[in-house]
Amino acid sequence: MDRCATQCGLDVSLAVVGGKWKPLILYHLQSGPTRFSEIKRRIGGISEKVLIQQLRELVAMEVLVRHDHQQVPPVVHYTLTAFGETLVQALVPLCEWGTYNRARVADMLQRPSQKERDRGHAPARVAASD
Amino acid sequence: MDRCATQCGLDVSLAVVGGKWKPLILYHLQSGPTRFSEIKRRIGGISEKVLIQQLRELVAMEVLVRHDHQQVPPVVHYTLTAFGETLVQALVPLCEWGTYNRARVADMLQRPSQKERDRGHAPARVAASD
DNA sequence: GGTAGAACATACCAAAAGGTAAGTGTGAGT
DNA sequence: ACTCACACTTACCTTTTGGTATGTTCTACC
Repeated sequence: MDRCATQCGLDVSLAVVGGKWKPLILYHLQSGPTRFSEIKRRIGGISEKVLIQQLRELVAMEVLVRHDHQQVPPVVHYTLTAFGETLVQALVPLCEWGTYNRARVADMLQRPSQKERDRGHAPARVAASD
Repeated sequence: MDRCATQCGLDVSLAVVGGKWKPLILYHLQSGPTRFSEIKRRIGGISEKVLIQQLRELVAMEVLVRHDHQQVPPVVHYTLTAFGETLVQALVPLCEWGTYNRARVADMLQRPSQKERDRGHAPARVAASD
């Protein structure tokens, strides 16, 4: 955050949405108020601890609101705030960029040896992904 | 990356630009080819090790190109690729969002106790829908 | 000759982030 | 009575990330 004074503002956005699952959470909350267990089910693969953690951070940032119906089998809804929706809007182009370039990026992540090559010399032989 | 199958694409973008200093690096490279030491000077506060690391990752992602003039006091330039520029374009709205909301987010990060408080009683106030 | 500066590499370390596993309290279903 | 589901909490561990410190190879400068 304060590491770069008055620069590009991306540090601010990443401070809000930079968690591992936060983009996904925002994505799934676009459809309206959603229960905790429903979010968990939709995302899949996230542990309860981490989900709660990220939700709380988003709530603390006023990106989401937590609505606790005071019921005895607990019922809690999470909803995007107006502020949160401005964030979601700002995320749309990046989201589209990611969707459009998913294959390309995934492909690049598959060959970590490539980045070792452009050093002026060639190592023995790179895994040729046969 | 592959943790969420075919979703919002933000995971892809964050995989590319998610490092601590990467947004700053991209920001400073918009002005054209820049030397390693110049990037370091402009960013300030980043260690050489981490800067090199992030630069190499961006190069591996083909967001940047590394141009090594084979000179004996080393001279190396880093430049945005066309691909990298599409990424920068996609980042613009998020960047503006961050700039616009810098004060607000910074303010919220200052009170971590707030998020510990809304457990069992009414939250102080919700997003004021500006 | 000693120093500085260029663009790194390397070893080691600390902090943060994420994950696993277990437990909590209650009420509804079997 | 037992189990399950809900929305969490807590303790503990691993992985990832970033940071520090130092070394390297060469040239220019004093």
